[in-house]
Amino acid sequence: MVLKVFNTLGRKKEEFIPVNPGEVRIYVCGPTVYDYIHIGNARAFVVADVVRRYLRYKGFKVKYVSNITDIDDKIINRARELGISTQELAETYSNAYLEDIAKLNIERPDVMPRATQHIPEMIEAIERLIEKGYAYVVDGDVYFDISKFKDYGKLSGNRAEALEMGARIEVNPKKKNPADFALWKSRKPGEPGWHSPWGKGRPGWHIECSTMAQKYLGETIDIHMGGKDLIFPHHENEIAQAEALTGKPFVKYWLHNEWLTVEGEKMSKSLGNFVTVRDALKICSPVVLRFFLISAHYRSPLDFNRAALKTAERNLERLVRALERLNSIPEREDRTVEDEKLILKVEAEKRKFEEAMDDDFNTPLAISALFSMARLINSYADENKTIERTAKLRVLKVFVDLLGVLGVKWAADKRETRTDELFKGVLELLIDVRNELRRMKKWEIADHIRDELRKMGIILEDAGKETKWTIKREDA
RNA sequence: GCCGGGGUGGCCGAGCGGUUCAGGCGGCGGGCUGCAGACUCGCUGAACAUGGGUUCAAAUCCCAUCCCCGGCUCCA
Repeated sequence: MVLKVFNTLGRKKEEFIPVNPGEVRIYVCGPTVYDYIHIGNARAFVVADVVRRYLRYKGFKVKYVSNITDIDDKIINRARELGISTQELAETYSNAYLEDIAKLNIERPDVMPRATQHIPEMIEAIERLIEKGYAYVVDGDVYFDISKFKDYGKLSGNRAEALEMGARIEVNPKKKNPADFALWKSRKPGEPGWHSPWGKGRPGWHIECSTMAQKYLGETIDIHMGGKDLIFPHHENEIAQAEALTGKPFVKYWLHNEWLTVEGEKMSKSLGNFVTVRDALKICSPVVLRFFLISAHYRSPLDFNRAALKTAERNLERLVRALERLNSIPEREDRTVEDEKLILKVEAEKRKFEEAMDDDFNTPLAISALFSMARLINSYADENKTIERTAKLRVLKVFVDLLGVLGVKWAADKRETRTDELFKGVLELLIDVRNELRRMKKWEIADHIRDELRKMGIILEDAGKETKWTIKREDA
């Protein structure tokens, strides 16, 4: 089965064929570290993480690079507000970013280049662009001349002529064309700056990504990802810079995710509805947030709200329960027809999962295959008291591997339970007493105990003579 | 003005020319349970924004209309 991806460049699904067979090089635009990342950022990073995991699952060797933008206007302004250095600010929020993605089980990029550590490379790239006639210097600033790059607009569909008409572009008299963009910005008083052939200054935002992407991944990379808002101007400009420099295609496949809305509205500063990952994790667990973020296709809009989180939680719970149930079925030596049937059906669902993912990473459809698997497992468990050992391991492995593609860790994400021995001892004693009452058919008292414990967040579930207990989290 | 994405059952959300119209949530009923939960089976809901058209066949293609949302400016 071939993998198809929707390429923004061309706006259609294409078969995915990496530049080098068996190997995929991915670049993802990382955060500008001037604040905590929000759930929209998280969506982009989770989507990219799923792409990375699935490609690896398919057997590709994946190299994944994602930058950290640690110098730009927003950082400078924020640092000034807080009265700290830009380095200090960037350091603080870089660490916060790393903590946040770790919680969401987003794997660390293989390389996480920082802009400020690649100034020489960027200066060199800018010099070459000037030499080649694609850029010009004005009063210590360097601009890219889009009129020299004839493919300008091929990604976004914007035409240079149309952009000139765009009334909202601030007219900068230094620019030859209003849509020309800065490669190097001269230092203003009070701003940090680096020495360059054009005087002290700092790099423009776009040159950072294309330079670092090419440094670590080569002249033509396989996949470049980001939110759709980056299509223009950021990615358009990256293409211009990179291709002007090398004369070769910069990126083979551009993948862009849709927006996340909050209660039906776009997150924005003016509405004051920015939800950081940290805010979100106050009302749901990380794995639920992650699962929610992939519950719609990455190119569809998705709305963040309590009901949606609640649904995500229940759905995930269903899958994990099935997995745990399978894991707890006692094993036996001989294999039965039922075991064979289970394996065959599970394998069929596995194929459905793969087909869904092969079709431009259709996670909601893939997840539906997981639900079918859960149903198969539950039905099996309803009708069989034991399972043959290797059959169990095989089904378990399929299930765990597929959840792993989605980045849902099973073992590590088990419900938090108190490990406090005293607490456990007392609770288990209480459960024993309650079961004794049940044996004596003292239902009122037994139910009262269950109800009261529930109010405290302790859930009792009777399954025959056994009683399982779990602690329900306060959230949701 | 220039580019672009959408409108699918109570809700979420796949499908994008053709078997019973995914899957989940919710609701109803049965099974299992002392009850509850979990699980399971069945049902649910005349779903495809509207009006035309193309086709043997359209939620899926075309045209028009209405309505949402976004990019063109820092933004995932």
